[in-house]
Amino acid sequence: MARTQGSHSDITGPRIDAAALRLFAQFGFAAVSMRQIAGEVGVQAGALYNYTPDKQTLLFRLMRGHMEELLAARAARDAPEADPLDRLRDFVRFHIRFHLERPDEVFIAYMELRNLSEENFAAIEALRRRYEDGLEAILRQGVAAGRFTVPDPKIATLAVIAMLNGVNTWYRSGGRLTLAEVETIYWDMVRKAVAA
Amino acid sequence: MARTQGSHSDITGPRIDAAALRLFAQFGFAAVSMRQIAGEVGVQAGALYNYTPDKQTLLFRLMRGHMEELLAARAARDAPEADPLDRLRDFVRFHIRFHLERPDEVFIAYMELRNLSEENFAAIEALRRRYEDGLEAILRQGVAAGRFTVPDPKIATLAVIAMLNGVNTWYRSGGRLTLAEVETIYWDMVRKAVAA
DNA sequence: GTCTATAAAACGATAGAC
DNA sequence: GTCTATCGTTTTATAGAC
Repeated sequence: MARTQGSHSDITGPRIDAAALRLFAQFGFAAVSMRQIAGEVGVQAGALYNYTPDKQTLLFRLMRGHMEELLAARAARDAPEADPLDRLRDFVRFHIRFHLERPDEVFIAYMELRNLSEENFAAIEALRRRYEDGLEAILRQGVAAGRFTVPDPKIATLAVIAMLNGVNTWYRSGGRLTLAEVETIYWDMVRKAVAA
Repeated sequence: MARTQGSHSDITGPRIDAAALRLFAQFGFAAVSMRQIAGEVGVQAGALYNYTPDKQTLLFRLMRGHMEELLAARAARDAPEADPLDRLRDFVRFHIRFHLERPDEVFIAYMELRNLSEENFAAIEALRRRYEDGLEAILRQGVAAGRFTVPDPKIATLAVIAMLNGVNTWYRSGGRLTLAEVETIYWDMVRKAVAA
């Protein structure tokens, strides 16, 4: 499997990201060596340092890429002028689907925060807070319109997201429930939990 | 800080557990060395092997101890003949309080599962499932009595526990909300989410 | 851009003295 | 039960050839 010498910048970079993502999710950041990543890509360990200054920055770039993709996808869907109930339903469906499609990214983004440097941690947390603020705005809009009853919108935001994140821990494609059924069940619980 | 030679079996054991718990929670199992744990206890690394055959078994014993304590505490409180609404409220309050009192244990029990051997993993998962079954039984009792409307009790169980677990990620003693307020807010959401 | 080779340090676990 | 000492490996990261 040893690769011959030569330049492969355009394809090696994405392959490193993909290998690191999978291995970090499976074994954990600290338990994965640069040699393991290189082996999966088919290069020697030293070659990885043409693409990242160090191991931790590689992790950070993966997490930041995931969070930015999440924010962009959400922004492209949300309709701030729509009915709060419709917005909330769309959020629930979007969140479940987006996260189920990216189990490795989600796992890493929640489990490996402690392996980031202080400033990289702050950057990821800021992106996460921006995403949470999107849901909180929906809840506040619903409360202001008398459609929702939520004693504390900030806590309700965190509660809803935690509940939806839980889907990733048990859902398996081809299992007892279809994705559409899962979306319906969770939407039903969220809708009732915040109902006026 | 070097300790003199001598026998300290009765106190060293618990101190190893406490140090390992704290360090695993803070840095992750794979990122913590046996030397680090020993240093925190005040012994040499080799002495740890009087208390555990290897590092992974140390992790397993911590996780198993936590899960068994959880099950025992829950069993001591639950009243299977009580009203399902009362049982559910007690579950919510118990779960939040028990987990907030043990942030390190909870963090490890959820984050370090992949560092267990196959059989140790199965043992922990069995204990966790027993705990989940307790909540599921309450939901089924409420559904049977016409007090709850839950399309899928198994999923609702996982959703409620995921939501409650989320408290550990943000709650800080002395913060904006008291523990009692948190319990009330979450109970309100859970109650509504499963309401008939 | 990738290779080989290596530096410098840390790892889990064990042996044997006390 | 704890110590010192160490074995055999593995680690991240770098240097220099190609």
